Amino acid sequence: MPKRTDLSDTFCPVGRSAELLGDRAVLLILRDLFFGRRRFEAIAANTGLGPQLVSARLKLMEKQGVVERHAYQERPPRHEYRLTAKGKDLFDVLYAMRNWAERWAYEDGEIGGPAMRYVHRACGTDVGTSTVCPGCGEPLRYGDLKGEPSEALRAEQAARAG
Amino acid sequence: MPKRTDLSDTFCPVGRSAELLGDRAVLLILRDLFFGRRRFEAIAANTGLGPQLVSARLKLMEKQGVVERHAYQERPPRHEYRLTAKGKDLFDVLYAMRNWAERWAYEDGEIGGPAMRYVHRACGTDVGTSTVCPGCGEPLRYGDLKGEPSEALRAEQAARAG
DNA sequence: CTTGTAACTATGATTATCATAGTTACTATC
DNA sequence: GATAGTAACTATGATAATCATAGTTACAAG
Repeated sequence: MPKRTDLSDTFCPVGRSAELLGDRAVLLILRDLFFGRRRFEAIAANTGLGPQLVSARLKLMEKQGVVERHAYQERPPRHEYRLTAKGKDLFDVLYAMRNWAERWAYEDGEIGGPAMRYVHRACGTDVGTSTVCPGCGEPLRYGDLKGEPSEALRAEQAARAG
Repeated sequence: MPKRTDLSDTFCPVGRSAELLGDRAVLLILRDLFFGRRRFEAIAANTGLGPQLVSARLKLMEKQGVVERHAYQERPPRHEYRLTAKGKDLFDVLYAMRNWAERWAYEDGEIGGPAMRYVHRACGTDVGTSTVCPGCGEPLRYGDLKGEPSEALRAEQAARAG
C-alpha cells in the first residue's frame, strides 16, 4: 500500500485505536497473548502468520507499549512477549469481538454451542456473551474469566500446533 | 498483499471477527455509521479514505450483513448506508476501542479531558470509560448514550467536512 | 447548456504481505 | 567434535491491496 493516512494524531479515540487494532495480524497476536501464548514460534504457528509479519507487529506493539519483550533465559537467548497493563486493558475489545462473533458469525448448529465457553471465576456462572456477569452482576474484566474451548476449536488449534 | 489466509472458517471467534474488523477502513466506516453519517460522500470525506476503498468496504460490509444499502430518493438515485442489527451489535467493540483510547492513547493534558464525553440517557450520568453506567449500574448498549465531542474533535471534523 | 452534486469506477504508482529460504546462537546427542 | 535440533528471527522476490488523481453516470438547477 502507499503510505496510508496516519491516524495516531486524530482526536477521535476510535481512530487512534484503529491505528493499532485495524490490522488482522495485531488482533490475532493479541488473541494469542491473551490465551497465554508468549513465544514467537508458538504465536507464528497458531496464527498462521509468517515470521516477518509476527516480528514486525510485535515490534510495533512493543513501541506502542502494549507488549514487552522479556528474556526468560540467557543461554541460549530466549525471549517471550508479555502484555503490559496497556495491553491487558485491550481485553474489553477482544472480548467484545468474541461476543459479537459468537452471536453472529456461526451458522446455526455449526458447532452446537459456543466456540468458547467462559465461566466467571468468582461465582462460577457461564457468562454467555454478556459484558456483565449474568449471575452476580459484576462487570467482567481481564482475569475474571476461565475459558473452555469447544471440541472443534481445540482440534483446530492442535492441528496448527502440530 | 498476496491472498492472506482466510479466517472466516476458523472456529476461533476472535479470528472470525478479525476477518471483518482487522481493517482500518472498516473500523472508520463503522465509526461514522454509528455517528449517523450515512451517505457515501460524507463517509469518504470524514474518514479521509478514497472512494474506491469506501466503495469496496461498504460492499464487503453489505455482503457480511452489517450494513444495508437503502435508496432514500429515486430521481436522481441517491443511497445511504444503514447499520443492520448485526452491525449495530458491533457497538460494544467500537465502544471498547474508544474507552481504551481515552485511557491510553492521549498524552497527559493533550485535550484536557476526554476526546468524547458520553452521558447515559436514562439517568444523565457521565459514564466515563465504563462498560456499565457508574450511576445506575445498567450495562451500556447502542442507543443508550449521548455523545458530546470535545472542542478539539469538533474542530477536526469540521475541517475535514469543509 | 453550463454548472453542480451524489455516488461511484478506472488507472497507475507505491508499498505491505506472503511464501520460502537462510541466519544466528546455542544445546543435545551420537 | 560433527551432526541434528530448536528458538527467534532476517532476507528475497512475487503478488496484491492502497492511495491519489481523474473520469463517469444520472440527474437538477439556473
